[in-house]
Parts: sequence; C-alpha cells; structure tokens
Amino acid sequence: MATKYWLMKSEPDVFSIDDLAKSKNQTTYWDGVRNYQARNFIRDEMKIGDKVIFYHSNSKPPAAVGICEIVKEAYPDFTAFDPESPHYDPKSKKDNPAWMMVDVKLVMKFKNFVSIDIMRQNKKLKKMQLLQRGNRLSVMPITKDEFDEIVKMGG
DNA sequence: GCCAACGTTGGC
DNA sequence: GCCAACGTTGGC
Repeated sequence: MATKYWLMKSEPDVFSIDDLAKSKNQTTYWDGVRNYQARNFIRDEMKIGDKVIFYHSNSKPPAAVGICEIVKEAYPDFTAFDPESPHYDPKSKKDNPAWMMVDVKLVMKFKNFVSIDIMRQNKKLKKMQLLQRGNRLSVMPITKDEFDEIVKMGG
C-alpha cells in the first residue's frame, strides 16, 4: 500500500504543534473529529506511515506548521464517551462507536510556517481542498506533490 | 467580532 | 424525503 498524504487542522489555542512537540514520545491521539467525511478518512484510509501536514486553523495567520506521521491506525475516540469532554457525543456508544481517532507522531516542525496566503500564491497548491471556498473539512487528503511542495516551502 | 458557507436537526 | 432553522467552522 502506497503512502498517503493528509492535511489535518488543529486550532493552536486548543492543541498546537508545540503541544505535540512536548507530548510524550512527541505522539498524541487526534481526538475530536466530529464530521463523517473526516471520520471516514481516518477510519478507512489512514495507515501507519502515512504523512500528515499539521495545519493551524483560527490562528494569525492560519498556516501549515509541520509534518507528522500516523503511528496508530483508527480506534474509537474515547472522548466521545466522556460527558465531561467538550467532544462528548451521547450518540456514540462504546459497543458501536461513531467517532474514531488515530495517533500521530511529530516528524518535524517547519522552520518557516507556510501561511495560507503563501499557499494561495503557489500555483501547484491551487487545487488543494484547503484553499477552496467554504472549506470546513478538518481532515483531508492531499497529493504527494502538494505535500512535497509545502515541505519545500516550510523547510 | 463578523459573517459566509456548510453540516445537522427536526417538523411536516 | 424536503427544507428551514440552527449551530459551527474558520478566514478575514
């Protein structure tokens, strides 16, 4: 199975790439995905070794900030079972979990963050779902070329 | 803080 | 099954 490439959004106020860098083994579980399309990517397509662009949304400026890698494939997002969690979803049952998560490990933090503005200026990235109008998906596939281009700019 | 775009909910 | 109302996302 060929390596796939992904882009995943996180609000840095909630969980930033620096938080990932400080995590044990620089690894974390990616909780809180509550969208079916994103869930399907996580559940059905993400494999160990896949590469991920870590993207800061709702930040100034929004930007691609680093690379991580899938180190554990889909398993139930336990935060959905916890009434105390902001991601609690009573519809997700332990015997039939609605939401899934993967574990990701930091590969590198970019020396230069690649802002959404810079990405928009790059013709090779024009087709990325991230840059399309009205895009709200928090987990999305990208091509190897797009991945490589962002890494090239991010250093 | 605003608001357009989108996904979800629920009445019918 | 339609669709209006609502809540959320996320760039600006």
